[in-house]
Amino acid sequence: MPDTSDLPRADATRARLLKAAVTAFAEKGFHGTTTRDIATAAGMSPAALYVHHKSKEELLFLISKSGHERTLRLVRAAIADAPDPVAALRSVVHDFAVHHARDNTGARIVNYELAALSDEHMAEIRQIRRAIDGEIRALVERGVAAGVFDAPHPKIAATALLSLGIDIARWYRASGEWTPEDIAAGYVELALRIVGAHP
Amino acid sequence: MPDTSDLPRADATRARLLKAAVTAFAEKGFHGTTTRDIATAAGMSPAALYVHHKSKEELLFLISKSGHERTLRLVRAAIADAPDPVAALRSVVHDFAVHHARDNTGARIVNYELAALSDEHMAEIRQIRRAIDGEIRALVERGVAAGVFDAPHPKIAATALLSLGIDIARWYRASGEWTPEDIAAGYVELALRIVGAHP
DNA sequence: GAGGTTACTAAGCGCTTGCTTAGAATGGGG
DNA sequence: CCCCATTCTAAGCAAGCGCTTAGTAACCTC
Repeated sequence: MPDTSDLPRADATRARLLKAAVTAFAEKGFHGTTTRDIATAAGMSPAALYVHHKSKEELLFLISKSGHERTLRLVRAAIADAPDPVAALRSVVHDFAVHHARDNTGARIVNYELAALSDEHMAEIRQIRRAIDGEIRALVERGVAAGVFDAPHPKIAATALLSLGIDIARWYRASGEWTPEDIAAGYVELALRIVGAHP
Repeated sequence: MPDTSDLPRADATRARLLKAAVTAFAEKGFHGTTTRDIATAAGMSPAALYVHHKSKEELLFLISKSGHERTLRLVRAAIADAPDPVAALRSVVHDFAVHHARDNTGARIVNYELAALSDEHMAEIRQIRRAIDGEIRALVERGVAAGVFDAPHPKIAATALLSLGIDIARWYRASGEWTPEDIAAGYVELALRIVGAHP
């Protein structure tokens, strides 16, 4: 009974199913998507889905978790690599915006399909979300404390920054007139204004 | 055969069903809600729903349409009653924010359940959305043209203003630390910064 | 209070759902 | 080339879905 549970073959199939699920969930929502939709899009019979995943909800959880973790990593990396709060804000808003535009399908599931998660999975995801919120809030407060930001309500400013980035996933379409970089560049300037960064 | 098709009794029942549908759709999404959920919440048998409404999708459309129309009216009224672009921005951002917080259940359906609409209904809704977007964009451009706003990318600024307001419906909870007025007041100041309003 | 319209329900139809079972291909190691 | 675990499918089950039908209760008008 050799443990060959993670051979490339199985991994590739799992990945195909996940990719199909991301597309379907983003387009029609979790409840609007059937397991047959996902399996068919991945080129398999409905039953094959259950060889690789426990349930439809687990598929959502895997997508949601890796998406949240990726966002948290992105936020932490952008902030850590910056020498000061202004540079940190620039890079985190830029990267956050680019990500929410370019991977808007994944980001839509991350932000709009939370209610379909089981209680336990929801609790796990909430922790990651709190960490993301905390990073942004701490950055704004650090800038205010250092005297390089001028924001009368730092918590509201931090909420607005997060909100602007997340909502890109709702309205952005690759067929539109802006590239992810266009939006990111514009939003970086707006973010500096929001926190009252000194010129 | 007297036309008593809009007696108060029927209207009240219709309204009860609509209210139950708003709550259910906002909480679990259109596809996550069953007609039995709605009918039970309204205190009726599932069949009674179909006495007053053609289908579950029509229920969504009625909610979405009246919600969109209400938002458009709100935006137009706020702008029309103001003497200049700065005052108009203040009042429209304020009212928009208060509405998306206070009626966050209705606003969630308006903004996050569009994909469940039929093609015809979707087309009708899209027109209203375009009108709302147009009002905000025109206001920003008017302010820039009048020299009272300083925004390098007016379209991006307008998108950000709308986005900030809409996303309130996603994150706002009445149990939180802020009242709708708190958020609105904070967002008005952020909006002035975003468009570069001269002090 | 009879007549006729409106408001509602009990029951269920046909279909789809998430998921399971039983068994057929598939493919690498000895 | 055979073994046998792994990967997949055909078929289908129980439950739930949106919605309909047939008939009862409630109500207003005269």
